[in-house]
Amino acid sequence: MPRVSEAHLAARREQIIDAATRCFLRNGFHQTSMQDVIKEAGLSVGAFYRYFDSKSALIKAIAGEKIGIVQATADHLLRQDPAPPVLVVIDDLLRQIDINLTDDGTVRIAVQVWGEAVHDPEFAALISEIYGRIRGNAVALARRAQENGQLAADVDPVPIGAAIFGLIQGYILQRVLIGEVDRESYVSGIGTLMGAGPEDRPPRVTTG
Amino acid sequence: MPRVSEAHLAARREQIIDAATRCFLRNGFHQTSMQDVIKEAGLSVGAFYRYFDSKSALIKAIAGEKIGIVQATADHLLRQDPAPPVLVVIDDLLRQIDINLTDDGTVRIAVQVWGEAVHDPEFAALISEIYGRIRGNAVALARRAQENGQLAADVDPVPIGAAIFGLIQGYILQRVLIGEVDRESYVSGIGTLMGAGPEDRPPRVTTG
DNA sequence: CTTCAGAAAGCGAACATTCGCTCTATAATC
DNA sequence: GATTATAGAGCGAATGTTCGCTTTCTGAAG
Repeated sequence: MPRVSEAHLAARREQIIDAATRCFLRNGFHQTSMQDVIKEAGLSVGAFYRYFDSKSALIKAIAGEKIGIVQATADHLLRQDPAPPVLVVIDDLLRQIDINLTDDGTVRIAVQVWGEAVHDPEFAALISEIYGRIRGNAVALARRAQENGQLAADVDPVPIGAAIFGLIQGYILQRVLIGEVDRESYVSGIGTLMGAGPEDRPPRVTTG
Repeated sequence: MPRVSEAHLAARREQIIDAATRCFLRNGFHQTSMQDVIKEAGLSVGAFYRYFDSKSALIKAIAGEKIGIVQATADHLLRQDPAPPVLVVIDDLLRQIDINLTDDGTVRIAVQVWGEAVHDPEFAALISEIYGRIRGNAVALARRAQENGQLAADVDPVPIGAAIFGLIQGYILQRVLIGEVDRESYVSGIGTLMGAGPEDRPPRVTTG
């Protein structure tokens, strides 16, 4: 076939990524064979290798895409201006996580990438950079919460941001690994820890 | 050799598990070949298959062992009687995590198991059961904290336990994936979130 | 105390299978 | 007819596992 439109090329790439994502969610990165991916995409071997150099390149592309989605969502919510109360921002974040958990497999792919990052330096670098940035935004949120009197102002905001970020990651893991948690109660648990009475739960947010 | 002592058998098994753990930390479960493991253990192929039925059985044995260590440690600290303040218990837990991160690879293997659990039902069942139990103990801790007035008594302790457990998992992930966190500051961040002033940091604990 | 038959641990070449990937013929478009 | 994306048979390397042989030690017989 002769020249094909740019849009067509992008669509094909997306088609492969979608198919591979399904395969990876089903069997993991390394227990998925190229034949699995290619069959799921409804393509031929040769067609695949026109769009990706190797299996490794495919995995990295998917990891980058999914982690990038996570970052974009997190950044958007953490940098809202003016900053809502911390508990509300956390609630927003968990709501997005719930969506990404059920709709596409973004979050579940991310957990698999964490496992890869333990031993693969390239994944480790990707995660370290992007999650470091997200945590930085959580720190910025903490700082603003200090400025407007939500939190004690005389302490370093960095550890507060780390704790907030940790709570988010903990929610993801419990949803993915154990289940039996829901956003609303998790947020209420954080609220209790933060000393908020049960009556001042975060208000429902207009997003989504 | 004829009958070999029970101790010898157990030692050989442990020798294989130790070697495999090193390999898995270096290259992950599925990118480690049996030849890698066998060479690292200084054994022959045949000798290995005398102790484990398959590669899959080896991985599951290691996963079970490491997750079991995590459970034993967590249970011990979460069920201390009388229960120290929540922040102190968290501090104890993070201290153990730090030890397991640097000494052996228990925690790093656990993160890899999380990634497997996303798509492998057997891993998922293992994690779900054990982590569910740990979280249950965190809930019990929260309940006792309510009883002695540390936390609001008029709310469900389950979400509080989930949040505490989430903070722990978040610490693990940040240590393994991003770095740039240390136990002391993370705990201080939690303390700030919990409304504790900076002067009442948790006292050093006698354990360990 | 010596001998030796038997049992079990250890060994590693060989096996079938599966892997990621290449390569050339095909066919569709301009 | 020129161009080029697609197809898919097929390649070589690597994989997990098996299987028959060797080595090592036990324990009973003499």
